Amino acid sequence: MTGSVAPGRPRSESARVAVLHAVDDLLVEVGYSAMTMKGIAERAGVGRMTVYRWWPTKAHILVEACAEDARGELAVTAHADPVRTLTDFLAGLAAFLTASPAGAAYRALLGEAQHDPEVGRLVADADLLGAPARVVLDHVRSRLGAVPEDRFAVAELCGPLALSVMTGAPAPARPALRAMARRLATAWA
Amino acid sequence: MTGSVAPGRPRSESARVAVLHAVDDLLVEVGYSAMTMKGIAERAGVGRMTVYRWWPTKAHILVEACAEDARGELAVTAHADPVRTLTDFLAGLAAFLTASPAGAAYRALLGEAQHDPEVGRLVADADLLGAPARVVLDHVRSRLGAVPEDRFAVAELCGPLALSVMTGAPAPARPALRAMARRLATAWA
Amino acid sequence: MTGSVAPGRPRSESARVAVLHAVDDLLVEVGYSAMTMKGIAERAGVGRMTVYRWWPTKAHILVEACAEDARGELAVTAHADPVRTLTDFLAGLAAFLTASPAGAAYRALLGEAQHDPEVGRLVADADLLGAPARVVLDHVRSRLGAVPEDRFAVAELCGPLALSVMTGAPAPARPALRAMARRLATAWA
Amino acid sequence: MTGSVAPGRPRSESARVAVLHAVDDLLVEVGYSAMTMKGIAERAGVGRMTVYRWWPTKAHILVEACAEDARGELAVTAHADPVRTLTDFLAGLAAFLTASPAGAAYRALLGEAQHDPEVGRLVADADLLGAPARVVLDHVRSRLGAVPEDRFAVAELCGPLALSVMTGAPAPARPALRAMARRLATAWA
DNA sequence: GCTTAAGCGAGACGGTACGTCTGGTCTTACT
DNA sequence: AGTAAGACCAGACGTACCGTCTCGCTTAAGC
Repeated sequence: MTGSVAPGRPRSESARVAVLHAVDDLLVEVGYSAMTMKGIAERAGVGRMTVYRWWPTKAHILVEACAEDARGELAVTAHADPVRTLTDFLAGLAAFLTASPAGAAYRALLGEAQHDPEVGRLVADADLLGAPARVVLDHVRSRLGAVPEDRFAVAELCGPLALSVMTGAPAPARPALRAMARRLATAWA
Repeated sequence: MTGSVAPGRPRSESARVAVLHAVDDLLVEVGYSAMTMKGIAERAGVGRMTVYRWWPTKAHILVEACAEDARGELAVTAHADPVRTLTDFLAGLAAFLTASPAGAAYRALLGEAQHDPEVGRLVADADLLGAPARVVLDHVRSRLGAVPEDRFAVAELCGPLALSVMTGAPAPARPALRAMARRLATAWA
Repeated sequence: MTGSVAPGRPRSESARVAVLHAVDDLLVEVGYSAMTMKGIAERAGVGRMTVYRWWPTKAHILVEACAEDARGELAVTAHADPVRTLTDFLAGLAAFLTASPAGAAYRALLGEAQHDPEVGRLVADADLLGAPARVVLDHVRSRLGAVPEDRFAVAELCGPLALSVMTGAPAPARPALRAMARRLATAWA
Repeated sequence: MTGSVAPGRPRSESARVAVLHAVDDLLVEVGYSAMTMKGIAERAGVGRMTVYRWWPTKAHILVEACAEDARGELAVTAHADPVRTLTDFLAGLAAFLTASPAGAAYRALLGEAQHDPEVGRLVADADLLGAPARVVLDHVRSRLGAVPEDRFAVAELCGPLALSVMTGAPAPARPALRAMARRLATAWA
């Protein structure tokens, strides 16, 4: 019988969600580098200690705030034709990276990961792109014979779009994405 | 022929190179986020105003400091076999991204570009990966019939490795890179 | 007769004395300004609310903790010779102000009284020096003809030593105290 | 030849006096304990680092701010009659301690000295009461034969009023001060 | 023996000052 | 006019304590 209950006042759920929403809002309003722990606390109407008590850096808050959204936006319905499945995923990924608040958070996090190894581990553990990508890969693997192992397949599936967007290119149009998916299917046939 | 010479004391070349060296050193020693304008000036033995006079942010210094090295490290000698050419390029790229100081600078800049649109433009203009990649693409295009247009081809060539390294994965070994090159050659055949 | 008894759990005597002891200890260990309500509660093994419920500030706790000791340490046995009585009192006062924990508490309170008028009232009401001094004055008044009224006599008796100690001087030796007592007796003869 | 000049921008005199005035104002407006380094900087229209660069604590600022005023207010013109000289000094001291901003600063500092030994040393070194008192003592010593050595004489001269005021009593009226001066003259005759 | 009500410990809460740091700007004298 | 030095104002950093609150538990008096 575990039964033991933490003593003292329990954590405030309302403070938690206020912080997560504040981070969401501030990221799009002022950008990642202008988003400060102080600003988050004030925007959320929360004490600064309350923020520091539960999250060590703004990156940690951002991961928690966007993880759920990210997984939802990258989910895809499978089709018999692997090219269509891949195209759908690429279209979702392009929209995510270029137009979604959660995608902006992801890019900010991936950027911060290049500056701070601890954020790097955080992002690697969250595996925000890899998890949805693996769902797609599991499906196309039954139709294509030479899909490489996950770590390469995820990179080949998501890397071109990710690098493209991160270097400032606009999201490719659907026909270009379909051509990209076809090349992948050819390579993995 | 302007002939006119700026009046007053000319810009100090020694201060310029001292700053560029200081940035190189500090990036590997303390990392991008711990590298401050103040620290750069002190390390270079230079006044802070001198740094601000010539570069608006540390990102600008970093671009100037690493651009040349970056291009050099990604040059590749062409072979008759496109797979070998691609493999060599991928190996160079993997080494650049994971082991080279210039590569660390590139990752830091690409990261900062996600936080600051002006740095984004700077990185896009410098086109550090794209330029060497296009040299390779121009060569393999004579042996492969379906290499897509540059903006997609560069992304498909560099994106998988870039995303992989940026999410914390180690550099793939040579056989895996050769397999990756073969898949590209298949897709672009 | 009210006879009515408060319902509910009665105040915990053990918590009360634990707090008073904690304050005594902390004053000598860390000093007045480093002594916090939080620290007092933790040292006493008591909840912070329990402290705030019964005392509004640390000054109030300190008064309660030291008042009794203070009065005891300043009591003096009367002699036929008023100079000897005054000398004994001054010696006790000097020891109290420089060497006694209760004296340290008194000085801290008198100091705090200069910052916070409410503490000033508290200290004035407790009258920690005045009460023992008046006992001495009542005695010497029967041997000396011109002891001024209490409020001046207490100040002239205690003030020199108090100011001296509060400005950092060490306690005078017994002969100097005897000389001081003689001068008082002369002035008040 | 000393001739050497400190390099860099010289200290701003305007910032210095702004801080000193801010401290003067804040002490009377909000009191010592509510006077914060942050508040001083804001009131002075000065950066917080500028305050910390030149003064480690608010006590240090206060000493610098009130030292000059204090000496001026406690100066006294000597008379042939030592009782009159002493009475004048006591009247000045009473006004200083109860009505002057500089006197309020002195009381606050003496209070803080009881909490913080470093402030104690600061106040002891400044010797704000002792210096003016010694001027008076030097004068009356030529008319009175038994003025004790300085450290006791200063305490006997200033201590009664100081303790009286610090324990909350109002300033005595002139006749009471004259009586006090007469007692001192008798004791020191 | 059950109810009632207040005290108790723990610890999270919003708030704010602390002292430090960096950012960018400025003001010197020197080169 | 460019430079090294360093002071300037501004404001975020992460920590500490403030005084309050919200829990579940304890302790007695009174029904």
